[in-house]
Amino acid sequence: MTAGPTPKGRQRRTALLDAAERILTSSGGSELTLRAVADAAGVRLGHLQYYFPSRSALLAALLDRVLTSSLDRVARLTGRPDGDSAGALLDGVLSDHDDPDLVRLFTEVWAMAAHDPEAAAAVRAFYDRYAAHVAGFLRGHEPGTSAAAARQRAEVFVMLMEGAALFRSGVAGRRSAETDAHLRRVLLGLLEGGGDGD
Amino acid sequence: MTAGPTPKGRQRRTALLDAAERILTSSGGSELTLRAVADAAGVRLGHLQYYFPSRSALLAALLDRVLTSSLDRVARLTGRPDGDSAGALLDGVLSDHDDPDLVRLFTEVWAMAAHDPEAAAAVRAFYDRYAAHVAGFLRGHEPGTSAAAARQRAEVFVMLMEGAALFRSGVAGRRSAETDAHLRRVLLGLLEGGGDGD
DNA sequence: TGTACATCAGTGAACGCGCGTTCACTGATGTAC
DNA sequence: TGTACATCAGTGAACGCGCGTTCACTGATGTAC
Repeated sequence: MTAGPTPKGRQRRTALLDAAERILTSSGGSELTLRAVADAAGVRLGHLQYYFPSRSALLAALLDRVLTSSLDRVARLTGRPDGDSAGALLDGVLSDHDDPDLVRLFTEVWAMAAHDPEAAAAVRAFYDRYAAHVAGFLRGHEPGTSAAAARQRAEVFVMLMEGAALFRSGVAGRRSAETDAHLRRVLLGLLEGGGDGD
Repeated sequence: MTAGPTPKGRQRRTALLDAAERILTSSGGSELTLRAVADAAGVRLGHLQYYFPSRSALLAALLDRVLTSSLDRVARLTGRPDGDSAGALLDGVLSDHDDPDLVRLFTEVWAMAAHDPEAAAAVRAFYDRYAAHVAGFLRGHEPGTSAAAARQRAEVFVMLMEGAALFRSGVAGRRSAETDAHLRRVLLGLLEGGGDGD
């Protein structure tokens, strides 16, 4: 019977993933070398291999952690106790999506998905669940909405959110209060189903 | 007086950029090595350096070409002779934006912009002009619209288009006729200003 | 409570390889007189 | 119409370096009896 990792081991593993995430965010995939990760985590190269036997194992673990924690945030925002409004959901998701570090990380995630079928499957599964959470939120607030209609509105919501992240984070554009106001109006329209929905 | 490149030289340069673009699209930035580009273009490594003295010079030239040609397409679509409708613009941009190769290329462009300030400036300038073309189209079809309102709607249009590209191309999701229908409705709402605009 | 042993955590050195870059060189093409 | 010369197009070999991976090894920690 294998005892599995000790608390110290789990902590080290987390620290190594933290270091890898920091490098990927600040410098991109080409700078993410095993030596750089080991250095940033205060560990020798040889020992990094003890936790992640290959570079691709490290990348897969990192991708999994990034997607899991992002989905947790979405689940928390869409699953709030009642009394919450679509506006509160909007605030939460928008403030996540204008964090330059997180968006930089996601540009790497998209690039990984674009060239690696396994990463692509993980990313698609992530967005699938993301949209499902938003659709669930929608139906919770408008019980009359059909599952299909909620799903479509949720998917367009997610598309617009990811596009907006690219610009509001500073990566592909600059945030402006005026455009933000219009963006919120369109996003609210999607969440509340009024106006052009249906 | 320098004579500049001959027709043969210009052709070679183009062929080298073609090869680089092909590799970047199909395999990603980490596979884009000078040797691979030279091989794909049928040229010796040493000669690639004659046209692009460094890897970063090649990348900069490629980025410039990608953005220029994409902007050309946008300009063509938004500048059509009168009689064209918002629906035709939508068709054109949507069909560009679901090409997996082009979207894969843009995930690399975004990742470059996320970590390289010069690339980021070029990308922001590109999207700035992109939005300006769309805003111009809007005002051409609704002369009453203020420049500011057109600009805001154009920017949200571009955000949604880029987000949609990520999903409709297969990189982060799967295309569905139902979601596409809803997406078109929202995009048309942005272009025509009815419903939730203003 | 001690002891033996398995497992976990961590080190250090070496490997072969492919990378971007440098450089001296040759052949082809255009141009001035 | 030649010829000389500059520029453009293209080759080939070598460089030092950092990469991911392998492996034999040591020390620390937990666990069974």
